[in-house]
Amino acid sequence: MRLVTTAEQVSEPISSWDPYTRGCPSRDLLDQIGSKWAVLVLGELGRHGPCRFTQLRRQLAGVSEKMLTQTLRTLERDGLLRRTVYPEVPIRVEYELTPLGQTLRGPLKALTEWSVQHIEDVLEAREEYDERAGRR
Amino acid sequence: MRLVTTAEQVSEPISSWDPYTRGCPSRDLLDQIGSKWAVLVLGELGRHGPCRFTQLRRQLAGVSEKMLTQTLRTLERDGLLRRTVYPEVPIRVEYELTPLGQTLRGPLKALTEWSVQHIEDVLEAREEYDERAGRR
DNA sequence: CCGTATCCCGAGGGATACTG
DNA sequence: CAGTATCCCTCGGGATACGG
Repeated sequence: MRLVTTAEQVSEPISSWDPYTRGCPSRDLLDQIGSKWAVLVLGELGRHGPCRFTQLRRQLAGVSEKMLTQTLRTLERDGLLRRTVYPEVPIRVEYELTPLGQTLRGPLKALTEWSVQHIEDVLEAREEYDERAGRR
Repeated sequence: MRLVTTAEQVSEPISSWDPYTRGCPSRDLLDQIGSKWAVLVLGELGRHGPCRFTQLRRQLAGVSEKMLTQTLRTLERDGLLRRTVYPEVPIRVEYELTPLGQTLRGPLKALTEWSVQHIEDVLEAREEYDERAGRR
């Protein structure tokens, strides 16, 4: 909890964490958790439970190793998932949601389902738009 | 509704709109509606109602004209918002959510609120992570 | 198996200037 | 007011190769 230090120390948290403010950390966070690979990684860990690297790589068809690693690191750093190394031979690494990460499941699930449920409406809208633009 | 045309026409919709599939349109859509400026534009139109260009530009502190225009065009093309021109002098243009866009309010509101409510946890997690990385 | 390290290209996106 | 048009540069992100 970030506090404002005043004489009396009866300060309030600076809760102007408004993403509509320029440079606010919550804006960047919003961007990060809404990014393509982060959404899919968190979604997969949410439904499936703990996953290994290669497993995730397969599930998120099309992701490069670089982007997967990068995404996992960022999410780990943000405290949304935990990385556990089992020093076996060959080595085994598992990723799983932290309690904080769990709280994101709902919102992300809603967003993902929306995109599946309404993709056809959107594709239709695009065709209409392009057609109208073509006539002009 | 997109249907598969078979002899009997008792076909099912192709609902393999799975964002976990490589190249699936729903994946790109998910990426688009989760992007920073799109979330904020839709959020603002959701709370505030119809807005003018300059109004949005002020609310989304820090957005460039280029990105705002680009975001608005994409969202319009996708059928999420409607653009109305009032040929007054000076000209007036208003943006507002379509019914389809309205259905996104809930999911996006949840996501935005999450990032505000948990930004402090995340900042804390980052400090911890960086500190630990520093010692190694 | 689970990554890291490079190289490299093209898109993302900011700043600025101009137009109906 | 509400954009469009350019310039320009950063960096996202893919491909590839190598290391623990």
